[in-house]
Amino acid sequence: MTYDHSKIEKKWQKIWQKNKFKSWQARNLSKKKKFYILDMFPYPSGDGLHVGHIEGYTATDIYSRYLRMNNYNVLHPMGFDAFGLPAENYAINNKVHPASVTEKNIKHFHEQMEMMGLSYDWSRDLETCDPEYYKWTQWIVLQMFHRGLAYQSTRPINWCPSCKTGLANEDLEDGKCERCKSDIIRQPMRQWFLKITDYADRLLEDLKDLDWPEGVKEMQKNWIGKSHGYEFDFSLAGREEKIGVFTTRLDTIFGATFLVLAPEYPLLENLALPEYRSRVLQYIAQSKNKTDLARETEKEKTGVFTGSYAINPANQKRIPIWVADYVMMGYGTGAVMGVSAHDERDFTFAKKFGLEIIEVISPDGKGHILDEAYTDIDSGTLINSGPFDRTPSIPAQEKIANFIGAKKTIHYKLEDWGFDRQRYWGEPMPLIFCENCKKSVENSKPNPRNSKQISDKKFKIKNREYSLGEIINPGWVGLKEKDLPLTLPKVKYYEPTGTGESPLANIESWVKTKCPKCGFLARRETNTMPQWAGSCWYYLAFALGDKQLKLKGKDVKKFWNQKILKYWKEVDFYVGGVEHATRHLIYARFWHKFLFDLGILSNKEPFAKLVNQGLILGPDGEKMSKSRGNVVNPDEIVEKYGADSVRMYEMFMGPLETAKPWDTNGIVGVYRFLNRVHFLGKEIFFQKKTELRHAKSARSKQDQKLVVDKETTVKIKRLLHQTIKKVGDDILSMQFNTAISAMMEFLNAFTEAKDKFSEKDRKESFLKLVFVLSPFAPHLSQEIWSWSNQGFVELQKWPKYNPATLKKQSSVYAIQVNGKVRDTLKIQASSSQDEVIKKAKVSAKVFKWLAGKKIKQIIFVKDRIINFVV
RNA sequence: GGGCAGGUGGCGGAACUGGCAGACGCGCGGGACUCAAAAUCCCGUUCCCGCAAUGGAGUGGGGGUUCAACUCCCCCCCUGCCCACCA
Repeated sequence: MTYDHSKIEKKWQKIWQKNKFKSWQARNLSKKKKFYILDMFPYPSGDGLHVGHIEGYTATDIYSRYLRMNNYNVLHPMGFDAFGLPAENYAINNKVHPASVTEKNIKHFHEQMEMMGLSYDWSRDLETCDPEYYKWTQWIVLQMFHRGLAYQSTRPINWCPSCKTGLANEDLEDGKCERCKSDIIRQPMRQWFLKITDYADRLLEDLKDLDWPEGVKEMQKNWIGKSHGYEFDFSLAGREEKIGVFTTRLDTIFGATFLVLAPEYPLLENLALPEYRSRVLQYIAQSKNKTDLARETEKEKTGVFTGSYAINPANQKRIPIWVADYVMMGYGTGAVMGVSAHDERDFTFAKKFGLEIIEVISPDGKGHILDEAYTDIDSGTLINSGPFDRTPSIPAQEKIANFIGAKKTIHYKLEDWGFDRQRYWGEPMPLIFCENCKKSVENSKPNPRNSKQISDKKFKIKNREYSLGEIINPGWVGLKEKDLPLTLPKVKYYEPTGTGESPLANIESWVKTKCPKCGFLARRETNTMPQWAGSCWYYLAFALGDKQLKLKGKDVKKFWNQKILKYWKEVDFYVGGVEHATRHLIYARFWHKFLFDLGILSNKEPFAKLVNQGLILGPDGEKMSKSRGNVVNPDEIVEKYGADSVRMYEMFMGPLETAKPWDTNGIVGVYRFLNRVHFLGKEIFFQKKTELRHAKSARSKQDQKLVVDKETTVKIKRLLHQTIKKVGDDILSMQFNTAISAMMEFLNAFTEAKDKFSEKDRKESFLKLVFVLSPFAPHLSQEIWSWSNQGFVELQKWPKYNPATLKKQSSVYAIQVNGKVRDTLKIQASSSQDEVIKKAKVSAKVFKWLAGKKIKQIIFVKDRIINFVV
């Protein structure tokens, strides 16, 4: 007989809803201990929640429910990351408005979350596309702009020809658009950049203190990619210009036998001598056409000689200048000194094109014939390096730097964040372009010092004050704060233009405006912010709460309520997918640090502890995807087995962090467990009810009279207390799978023994099981609770376990002879070592192995093992 | 090529600080109930030999430390994920 999960779950969901989910609300400034536990809020796609969402959301839900039962003030909010390309693309294809698509999707997500019994504080619900919310997204960007952290530049960016927008490096996957898989082309474009590189060091440094998975920290480290090295110039043979290079191996400079430039290198065409020119130009054109993917998979090195020569500053040798696409314009200076003997890439390049290979670092001070590059930096000394021979690599660097006048520098792989999207469905940039102001600023040429200190220094020009941002971006002025939010205009046509301008550019009435500075006719920025903007501070909005978001006033200080922000301080626990490691999690840390610098926040990092839930794979063990047809639809499974079963199954599958395949058969295990709990509850609370008769085997047992057995009562009580302890401990360490096993074990033992203890003990013990089960299966637990009590089970206290009850009265020893188990011995726990050994020796099974042999040593481990060594 | 995480029955996975490997669940085999099926309940289930077990083997492979190794050390193999001509 199965319980009617659908009826029970709907019934309680309705009651919770009627109650406005009050027991799930967090209180700002409550005296209780606070805990902020956050899920990465979803992008509301048209597909609805998938089983992967449910995994992470259930984990935090169990955690939250457990902490609430332990008297914590738990902040566990949910919202929607609602701006973004997919909704817009869908809207275009289906001729509807992105806003209405998004609204519909959010509604669906919301319903599904309620269907899963997730205990969110819905009073703090937010959507990033809500003007009340993005008002503050714009406000933060505006502050960044004023303080010189936003700048405009025209440079080649990643352009997706299908989505018709620029994308950040982070948004690419194998050189393709993450969203539509089109090949990306590099195209110069006017673009706003946020100076995340100013924060590179702090983003790297502060990783140390975070309780995050090593992998994620490592990814961020690599993404920031800090490397120490030296920068210096190569002069050119017979020319004025110089070519700057960056190297981390200055110790190898005497072995630099050629110079390689990236195909995009500005000086390159000039350097190509007439007889080489056509080949160089052809090479440049070729590499431009190559997709990044092709450039990546191509192992073979290619390149062309320019005909020009440079002078090695260390030994004044003439070395040839080549162009090759293994050198990237985006990193360092776009020019590399080729040290064929000590760099793998340079080595293969030199081999292929017959360039000179000079060994300058040697592990033993002698020369060798190399068949691969020797790249070890820690154990070699210099040779063939003039005055520096015999110096070890590391000290040699500084000496050579002094010798040739190289500058110690640090390079980062991290680039500034390309912050524009030429699309409609995003936050409008709060910036205006004014020709008049441009003239004023350019004519007065103020000299903004390029300092990394955040400052809101103002510059006076013609009695008007300009911010640092307005000086370094002449003509661009920030919107007045009182004019925020700058709302997205309602439009009929929001298809991307493809001209590099956002669809907003077509709306003259919106674009034309007055300059807030000088009142002249001006134009608005028509690009919008990238999808990642809204998620950079949503955790702060949750903490502030809906009252703060609805504040109508212009008082910034009131909005960023210090008391509230200090109370919640940081997200204690953040759970989400690892795919955000180098995007959301870096961007949000960046904004957080910026707000810290503004004095709005008092702690350096937003997310103290992070856990990544593992992927739930399809039943075939492969990543779920529509094209593979292995996507599991949670709605169907919930329909069949109920939300409680789905929640429990996903937690029971294995450790939260690991990837594990979905097995629809597997869900029946927890489903049966819940059914047994339900059935047992019915039996305990409604013993005489007729529906029990259906189960015949149960009836025969039911006919037996209760025979109270003291020993069994004690045994089950001990197991109960063990279970309470284990489930609580396991929830805190996020080992939900073993917590569930423990409950199953208890139920098995309890069912077997249920007729052997008093009615009172039986009810009490069973209700305690219902308590510990309630974070996992909130609907069923609530239903059973309601059979004997009023109110909500989630408002009850988590049961206490008694350490004294946990103690066993007898212990079981494994008796080993030479490390092999030969027998077991059950004995009173209080027995002394001697007693145990005495008893163990006389066991017939053990005696067989000991007979006629001398006992050399006896190992005794309390409550576990005795080992006779013979 | 680099980094991270892993490798335990037919499957998902347990195993505290080195102390009885395989908890819990799925699946499978057998049985009860049923006209029958579903559901439910009971028994069994690492492999090999065997009527049996108190016999033998066993946590990717090889070696080592130890009374005792899934766990610690050395070497090797394999899988997944992320990053990647980063100078």
